[in-house]
Amino acid sequence: MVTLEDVARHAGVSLATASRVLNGSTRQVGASLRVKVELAAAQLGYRTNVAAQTLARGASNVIGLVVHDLTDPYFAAIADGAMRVAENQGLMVMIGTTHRDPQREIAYVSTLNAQRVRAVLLVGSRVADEQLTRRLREELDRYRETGGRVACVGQDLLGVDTVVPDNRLGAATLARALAGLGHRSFAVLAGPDRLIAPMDRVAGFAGALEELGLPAPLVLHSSFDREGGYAAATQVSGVTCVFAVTDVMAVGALAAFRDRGIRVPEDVSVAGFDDISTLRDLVPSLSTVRLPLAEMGARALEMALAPDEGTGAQVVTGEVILRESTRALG
Amino acid sequence: MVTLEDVARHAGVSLATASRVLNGSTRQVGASLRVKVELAAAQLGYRTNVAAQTLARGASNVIGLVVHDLTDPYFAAIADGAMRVAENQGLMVMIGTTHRDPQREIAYVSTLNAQRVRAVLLVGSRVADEQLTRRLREELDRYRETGGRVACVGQDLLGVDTVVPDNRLGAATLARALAGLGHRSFAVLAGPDRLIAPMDRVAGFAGALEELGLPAPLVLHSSFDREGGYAAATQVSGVTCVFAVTDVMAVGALAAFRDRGIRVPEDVSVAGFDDISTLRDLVPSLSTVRLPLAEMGARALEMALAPDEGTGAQVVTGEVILRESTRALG
DNA sequence: CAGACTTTGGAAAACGCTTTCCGGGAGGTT
DNA sequence: AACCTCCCGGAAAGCGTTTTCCAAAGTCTG
Repeated sequence: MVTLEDVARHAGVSLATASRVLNGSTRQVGASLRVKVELAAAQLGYRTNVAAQTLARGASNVIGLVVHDLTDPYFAAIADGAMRVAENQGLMVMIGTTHRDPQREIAYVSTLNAQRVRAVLLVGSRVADEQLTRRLREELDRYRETGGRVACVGQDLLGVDTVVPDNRLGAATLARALAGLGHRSFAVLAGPDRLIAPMDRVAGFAGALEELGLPAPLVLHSSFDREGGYAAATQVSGVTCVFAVTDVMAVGALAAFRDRGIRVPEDVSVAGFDDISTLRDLVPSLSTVRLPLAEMGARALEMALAPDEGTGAQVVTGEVILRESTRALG
Repeated sequence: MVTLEDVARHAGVSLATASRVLNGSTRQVGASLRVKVELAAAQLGYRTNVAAQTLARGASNVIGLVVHDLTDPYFAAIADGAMRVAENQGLMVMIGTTHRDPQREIAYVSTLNAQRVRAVLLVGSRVADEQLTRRLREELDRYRETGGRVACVGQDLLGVDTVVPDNRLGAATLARALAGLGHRSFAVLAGPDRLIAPMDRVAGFAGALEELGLPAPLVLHSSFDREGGYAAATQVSGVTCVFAVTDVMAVGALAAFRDRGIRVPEDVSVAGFDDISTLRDLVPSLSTVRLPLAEMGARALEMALAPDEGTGAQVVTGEVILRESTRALG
């Protein structure tokens, strides 16, 4: 293992000079010595030991990213956005996937704290559980006390900078658009009842229907993935329009209706949420609420990295996009 | 920042004892002291400084993962498989995305080397470029000289443990199956001509057709993504069956045919490769060659982490799955 | 009960960098 | 020519752990 000391000796300079040449410092080094050091480093195949550097500097070049599930295109898109800004800043990204287990989220914050990462990004819906939220906050506070920066994509419950998709408004706007198409009877594939994002979407949707004087929708709970959408759709009947709280669930619903011989949109309209790009080529193409996922990830990391803490919450609004999976009635 | 020394002092023991209690050691510590240390650590909110630990131990608990594009479900699935085994082993994962730039892949290996990660996983097709491959090998060799472990998911060109999908055989088997349906005239949406995986798939497909005494397929090059599939499909005519070298490209092709008013599978059959799970609910459902992506990622990391190096190449064969996007002729 | 092990705790030397001081020489000003 | 600055190179003190020795105290044997 070639160390900086080897390089310094080989170049006939001091450790300090070698360090200044190779690992960016404010101090200048004369041209002749600089060349000598660079040559020696190249010849010996020197590679900085980042652990030592981090220890000496007291700051690392890594950021932590905690997501629920990387194979879910929603998280992949957000992660990608965040990773692009990380790359621009010369930061490496450490990723943890919780597989939707809030305990694991807490554990990852602790681990990332131990790694002394520069910032932690928590991506994904908060859970409606006082105690878990409190434990997570404690862990985050501990991290922040020692200079760690945190941002979140989700709900503003953690007392950290947060990019908040306006789930209620998006769902409400969608509901009004669907009502505008003439729909009067709705079902909502609501996902699990402990995650806040889907709950907000359900509430926004139902609230708008109520404002319009329409009957309350049939609310069906299930898991938050394609299978959940499929299972919930199996129980749908007697409505003209179905709102799945995510595109991924909508895909499951579409499959269920197909298997049941129910045509979309002729027999029932279906709408999703998120506008996952991988799913844009579905047939029928999915009506949905578009969220700028990559940008959300990017903005969150920018907040976390910003010199001044606590810009608070940035709300991102979704844009309703009606495609072929919903049709006008009458 | 609470250090181990603070904990030791607070507990009234030596640094050595505190270290042994808190960060797993072979040495035993008496029950009474052990409790004191644990208590002190909890009270002070001690969090191991991993950088210091890595430096002292000379080995980190991180592995590096280099993929082309996380938003491509192909890579997401492989990464997920690898991350599951990492998690089981208590390892953190550092991810780099190259966005298909081979230079960046080399740069990431160098960076991960500097991080002194335990192992590096290179995921994705190798490029047909002698010089780039050589430079990557050199960088890998430098990393391996100092104890770094490397594995690859792709082609066995790097002199490291590799999980190799048998692209030729899979494509050939697919070709035979399609010929078995009565197809005689084919087009291949071949992707870029510098990536080896798509080239192998094209070669396997064309080779099988030749063996069967069928005319050579029309080969159309394009980019390796959905847009490439769309663009290439625009130029297809006069064939009964189209093979897109990835499912993602097949999706683009499906969209192009739809836009052109060409029905699938009535007017033309379409097959893909990979069997991306997010795409299983497409209509018409996609005939394809299934690759066990998550398992490939997991196996690769297991190889990289195995105590004995150089088990060489593990070939993974794909399974042809005929669904609705291809139909029998006549 | 002496001698030989085995445990268990502590002191201190790494691990490979960064950065603060110091000092010496070059250049500029009176 | 004397004095002040500025600039650049080096010595050395950390950064927070792990781990190697030592030493002291048990624990066995015969």
